[in-house]
Amino acid sequence: MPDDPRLTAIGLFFEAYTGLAARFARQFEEHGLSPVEFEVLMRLSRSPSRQLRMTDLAAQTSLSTSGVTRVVDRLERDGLLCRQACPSDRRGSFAVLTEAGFARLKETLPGHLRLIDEWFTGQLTPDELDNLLRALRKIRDAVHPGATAGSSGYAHEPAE
Amino acid sequence: MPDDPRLTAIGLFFEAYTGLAARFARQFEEHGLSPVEFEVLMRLSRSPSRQLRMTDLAAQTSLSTSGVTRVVDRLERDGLLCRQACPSDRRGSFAVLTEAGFARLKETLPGHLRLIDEWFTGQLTPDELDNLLRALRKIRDAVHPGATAGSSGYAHEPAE
DNA sequence: ACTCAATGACTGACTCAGCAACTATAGTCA
DNA sequence: TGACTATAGTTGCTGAGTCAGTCATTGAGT
Repeated sequence: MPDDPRLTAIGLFFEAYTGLAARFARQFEEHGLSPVEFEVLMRLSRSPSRQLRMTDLAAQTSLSTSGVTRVVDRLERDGLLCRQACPSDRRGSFAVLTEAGFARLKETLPGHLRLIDEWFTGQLTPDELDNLLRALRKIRDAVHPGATAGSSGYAHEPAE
Repeated sequence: MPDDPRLTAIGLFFEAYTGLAARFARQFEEHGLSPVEFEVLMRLSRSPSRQLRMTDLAAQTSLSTSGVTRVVDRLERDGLLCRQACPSDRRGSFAVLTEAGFARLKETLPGHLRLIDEWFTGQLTPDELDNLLRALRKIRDAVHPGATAGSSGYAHEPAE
């Protein structure tokens, strides 16, 4: 039982993930961002008016709402986004990407894309990549809680 | 640039990972284990004499050595493993899986395997799974620092 | 309008992980 | 043997995240 092929399989999956995540993290750090912070900026930048309700942000990232409160605190302190009251519901607030935040993102993205090429898509033939993505999509769709609240998050197909 | 297909691609990958990890975590919790703790027990159980040097454990998990010290502290407190001095090097110590630790693992594994089936391997045809694993292996091998110190960790091919 | 459950966000206390500093032992070279 | 460097592991401090609890606001039922 302890060396079931299924264990080898997720092991592979998890190690590939960990390796990629570590490399990405190092690059984010060069631009003063943590992985979550990058993801938050990313999600905001892809949302209408570059803003998102705290709750939606929480649903899209794998953070709790209180986790979101704190990341947004940090990013607001650094001027990369700002909070804005929701006019239609006085309980709610939006996190709104600032110009500085958008600039930071634009400055970070090229390197990020390069890394993706180098360590992910570039490791595979177009055909392999295609198959991989199809498989991943199946798994994601099965496993995915519904993290598309409020916008089509940065990892979702355009048509979703 | 902000909706480059490459971003969609890793997004897919990362979301699939996150979803799987979350489900696994919930099941581990039912058996009083955190994901790291499970991994530590797993690695130990697959190592000769069910023991591993602290350093090797650190290399195999994605923890720092101080991180390992603390997980081992917790697991030792719970009686799932114990430390044992290394006879040939008085600086070193082994983490040794106890019977209780092994039992806990055996109690946790079936449910874990079921989840893997349900959400990972079972989502794909044998052919798709095969392609997926081949692709993941490429990526893992490219990206992987060399985390096989001291043993062939639970995510590595038997022949490695 | 009044009550009451539900919701959005924030806070305090706690856990977990990392880094850097530290201790003890090993190993090397004279 | 003595000095110096490298290595194994632990510890203090800090940052990041969670959970449970709080407060204000909303919306539904009467």
